[in-house]
Amino acid sequence: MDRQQGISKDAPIGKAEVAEKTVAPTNVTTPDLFGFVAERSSQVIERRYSCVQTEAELDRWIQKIEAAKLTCVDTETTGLDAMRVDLVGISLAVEVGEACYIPLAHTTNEEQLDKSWVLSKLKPWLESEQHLKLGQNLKYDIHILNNCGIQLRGIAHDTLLQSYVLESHLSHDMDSLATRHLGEKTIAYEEVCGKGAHQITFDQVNLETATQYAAEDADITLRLHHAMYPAIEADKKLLTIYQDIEMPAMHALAVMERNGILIDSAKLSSQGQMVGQRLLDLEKQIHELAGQPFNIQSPKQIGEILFGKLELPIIKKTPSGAPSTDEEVLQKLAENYPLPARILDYRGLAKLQSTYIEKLPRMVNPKTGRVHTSYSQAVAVTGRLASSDPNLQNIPVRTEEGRKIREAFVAKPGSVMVSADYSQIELRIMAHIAEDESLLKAFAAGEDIHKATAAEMFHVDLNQVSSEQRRYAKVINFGLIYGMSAFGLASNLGIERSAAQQYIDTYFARYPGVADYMAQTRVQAKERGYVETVFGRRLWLPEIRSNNGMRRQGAERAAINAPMQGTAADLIKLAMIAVQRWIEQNHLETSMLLQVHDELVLEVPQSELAFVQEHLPQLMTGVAKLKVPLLVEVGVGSNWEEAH
DNA sequence: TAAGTCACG
DNA sequence: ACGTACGTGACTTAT
Repeated sequence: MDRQQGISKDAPIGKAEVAEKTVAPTNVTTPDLFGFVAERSSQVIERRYSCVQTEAELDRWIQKIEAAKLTCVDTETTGLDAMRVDLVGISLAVEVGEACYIPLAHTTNEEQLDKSWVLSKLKPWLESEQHLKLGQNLKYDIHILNNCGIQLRGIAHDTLLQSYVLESHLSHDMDSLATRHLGEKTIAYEEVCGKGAHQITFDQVNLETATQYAAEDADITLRLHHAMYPAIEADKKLLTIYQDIEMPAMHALAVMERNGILIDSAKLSSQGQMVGQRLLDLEKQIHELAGQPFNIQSPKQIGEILFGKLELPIIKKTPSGAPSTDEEVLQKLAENYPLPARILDYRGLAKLQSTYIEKLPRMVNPKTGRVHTSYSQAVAVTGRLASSDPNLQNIPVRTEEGRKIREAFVAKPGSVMVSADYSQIELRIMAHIAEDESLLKAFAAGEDIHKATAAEMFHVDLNQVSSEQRRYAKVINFGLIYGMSAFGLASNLGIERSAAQQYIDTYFARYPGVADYMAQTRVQAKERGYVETVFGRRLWLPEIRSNNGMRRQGAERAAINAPMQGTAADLIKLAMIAVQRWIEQNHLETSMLLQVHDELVLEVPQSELAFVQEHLPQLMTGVAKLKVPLLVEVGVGSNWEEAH
């Protein structure tokens, strides 16, 4: 179970010889990206997979893992939700080709050792710092073992994170890794458990099949480590990213996921009542304005009403050629017609209702009474995290209505919420990387950066900058981070493309360091095929030399953006590691709950508030010394909205 | 399962 | 001539 962070996909069905497991010699000539494993074993690797069903056999394996330098550990479970599922079995591998599976909770009426007895036998080793462990996505196994009262320690390596550090743009599930690095095809989860409505859980799989699948996981993971780790070890920068950032961040993330966050469901419920009523009212109005009932949630039907029946002008089209009805279009149409504005209102509320107001209370874990998100550490190509099930990195904040949802994220009794966010982190990183004199100066002086940009661009004194000028500068600053084009800037400011180009030219004239950096990044990306963050995280751009102009330009924009977004991701990961260590070293009751790219949210007992407020900003700013000062702003409140 | 839309940084 | 700001996840409809 969980050979990746998600569900196994693309499983070829119908391979019968699951139990038969001596695999034919595989492609040995495929050159490996790193050159380190080019010399793939050309002989068949014999597989000795055993099912541990007796005390003697368990003792034999305990001796093996006690003596091993590095052991691969993998847990099998009843599902994917790490905070809820039950442990079904454990597989171990210490040498390539040799692995075992210890069934613990199969329901197939086959002989297996007592689960709690086995766990008590394994617990000292699992909790030992000295005995080093390896796995594929160990954050998952940490949770599973934690559910059994075991704290997994001695975590040395994770092949998911190795692959992510080496090639963040590729897939990191075990099947893909085995194909890519070993030229091996692994047993797909669907082959073992089926798929769709017929899918069974792993505890229902017979022990022979389960052993071949589970032991293979451990074995393949060990071999993947041998294939990938040398490439990391040989590169000082990548080793830093892996060893000092990704591996320790895994622990902080596991703790945060387990901490969860308290939701005021009653508050959301009463909000849901109000919003529900308003949706009904809006629906009625919209149908009256349209002259007929239709499904307001269907862009297709909206299009038929607006552009067919009512003959409103088509503002833009979607990638597939249909007339777009997105927010920008409806906003434009709303200037002249009443219906689009009502549809916008409806859409906004419907989004809040279904995605947040109704969903969040359903995500409360009955055991903990809290909501536990899942952080994917190897999804975003730039090094950022991704949050899902539920996504707590996109809780509304930009509208009044939306912020009410934030109010439902509350601290437990006796505690407060503390939010700490890096101010203008990506622009500061741009200043650092580009070493642009006036940008560095503005940050050093602690100026309002958008205002400072406006003053430079419009040739006015800092205190003479109008709000309009500042707004323009802000959009331009965002554009810089995104690898702005004149087209993008124009559409964002609602101005002519030529005017946008003028602004861009003016900006680069005022900030030549930034101009150089942008040009240099494009050249370097093209030459090397990748760009790097300040800490040396490598971001590959496979389309940077594409013959397709669109794709190439897309890659160029990504090349501009990635070092800034990625360095920010590195920084906050370092901050999370530092904060979690500090919490543990000081035996605090304070817990870190959320990370939202440039923000950390903590739940802090009143008694610890002063201490946290004193140290948190330094912990976060102290993780790196850049050419610009880092600034962290801290807020406190009874809920997330107040703290933010 | 894809497309469209929209929530966040 | 064409279509573009960077990075995510989730919900809904429609196929």
